[in-house]
Amino acid sequence: MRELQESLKRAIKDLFNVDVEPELTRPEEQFGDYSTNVAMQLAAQLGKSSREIAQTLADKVQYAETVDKTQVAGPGFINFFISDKALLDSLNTQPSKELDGKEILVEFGDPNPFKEMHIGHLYSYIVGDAIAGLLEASGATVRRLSYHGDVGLHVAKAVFGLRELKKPRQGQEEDTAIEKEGYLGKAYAYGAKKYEEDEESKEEIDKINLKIYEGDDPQINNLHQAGINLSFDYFDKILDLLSINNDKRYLESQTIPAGKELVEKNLDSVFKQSQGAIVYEGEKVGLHTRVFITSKGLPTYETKDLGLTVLKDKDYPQASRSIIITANEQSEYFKVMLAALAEINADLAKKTTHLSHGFLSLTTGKMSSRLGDVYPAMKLLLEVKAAVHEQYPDSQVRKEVTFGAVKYAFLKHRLGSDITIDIEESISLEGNSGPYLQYAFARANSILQKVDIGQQAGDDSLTLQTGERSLTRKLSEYQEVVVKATDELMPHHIATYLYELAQNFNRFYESSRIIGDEREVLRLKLVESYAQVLKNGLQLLNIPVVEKM
RNA sequence: GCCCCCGUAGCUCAGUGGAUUAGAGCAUCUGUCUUCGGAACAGAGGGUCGGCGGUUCGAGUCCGUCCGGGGGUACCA
Repeated sequence: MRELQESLKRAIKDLFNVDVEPELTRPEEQFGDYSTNVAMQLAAQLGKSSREIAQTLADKVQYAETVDKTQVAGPGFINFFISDKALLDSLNTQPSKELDGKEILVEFGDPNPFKEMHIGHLYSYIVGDAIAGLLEASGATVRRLSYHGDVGLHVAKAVFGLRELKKPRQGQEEDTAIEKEGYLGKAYAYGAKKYEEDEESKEEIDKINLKIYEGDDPQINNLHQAGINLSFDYFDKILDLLSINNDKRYLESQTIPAGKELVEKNLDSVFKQSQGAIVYEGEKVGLHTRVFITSKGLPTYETKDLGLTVLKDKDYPQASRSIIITANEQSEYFKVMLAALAEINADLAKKTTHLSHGFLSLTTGKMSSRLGDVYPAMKLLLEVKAAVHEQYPDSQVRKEVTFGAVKYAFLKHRLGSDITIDIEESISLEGNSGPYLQYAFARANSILQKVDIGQQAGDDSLTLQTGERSLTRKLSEYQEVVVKATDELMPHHIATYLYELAQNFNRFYESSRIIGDEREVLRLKLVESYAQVLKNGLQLLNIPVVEKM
């Protein structure tokens, strides 16, 4: 593809004395393997008809080695038909590691301790991990980070509850993380109830809130830490099920000193006093004003997040990029925070990218976080698990199918807008689903297991038949798709591609005998190549791959 | 009120300037059914791409406007 692009570029220079980067796209199969619209772009500039330009160019490039034929179509497209040999050769090219040597921070998940992890966090974790995987596939060293709110009224309520109810006993090894979390939930519910109903308790909780802030009461500190530990044990359990790594956790309370210092240092330059509070006037850059330090002198989330960027920078000074993934309700907020940061430390702000995902809802059941009525992450996982077990009681790989189904159901959607998941559909295990892809791999793998792929030389002069060529063509797109998904930080491109690839293979498989056929050598190579690409793609999304189902 | 995002088939979504017929999956209907794994494949029906106007050789895609939905909008995160 690079060669084609280069020879096209040279031809344009030679013929018309114009410097352009011709864009090559993948047209529909009937129109060839690559296509360019460069003639239409040049038409106005050169004062010639686009078809005429296209024809001149097509004639010139026709003699490039890898091109079988060219064709001018429609208003002036040039279509390139690549030779079978060149197409097959392109399957062996190594992926380009364009991020080799770079260190990139990716923050995602961010569930709050003392609260239930809900499906929104699950979505964030899965999407963030896939983005991290994309960057790793391009050679980057990725640090998976998360940030957790360990201060605030909700925490004080839970700590109060922990104190009033019985403390969790040490050494209860048989407790599962789920039960511990249930305990924490009870403590929170107890504290929240008391806060509403009992004036004395309310005062006490407010006091605890302040103590957590100041961190100078040993008993409160212990309870606070115990609660955090319980939560993180539970989060770890879920992450472990999902095979998601978490390199480092930051706590909101840790970010306060750095954040406050930054705001105070830049008071009167970046930040302004207003009505007793310290604010950043976002209007000057087309945004809105936000409070960084309240009139009571307490730092808001804005200040803490500012502090977090400082902490990350200190921990990972070599990082060339920092990506933060949250729900999109925080989009506007992040713009303001980053605008303020840009005035303080332009380099740091420039490195930081905020990405957001939409709300996740389920067609069955309701999830309204406004009412505090959240759908727990674990509940969803257990439901999918139960359904898989029911449908495939004898399967040896139910766990892989469960997590493959959940992850793929989330990842196939474009990042950004709200999505609705139908649990029934994602576990129905057919159609555009994770298990379909897992099955598609297992099937190919099964064929490969049956034969010994030796060093049999293929017949180079063989012309590819329709199904073979279609599959080969699709396989050759893989690297481009990875680059696109990485550039855009959009893992769904991989999901969409893998599904189309699997469909393409299944079509080929249905109509083409592989083992025992006179074209066995060639076809086995295609199957092998297909299995490899599918496996790479699934692994990149961190979707489990199984040899047998 | 102002700012941001979204509106594509009954449902869930791809497609974000290019190709006479806008693509998938689910659901509905019909085939393949002595199979290298049928968790599959082939086919049918189903769309004024929210409305209107504009830019362009070309608009689901860009611009304007209206309608509808979601989010944000100073001391929550």
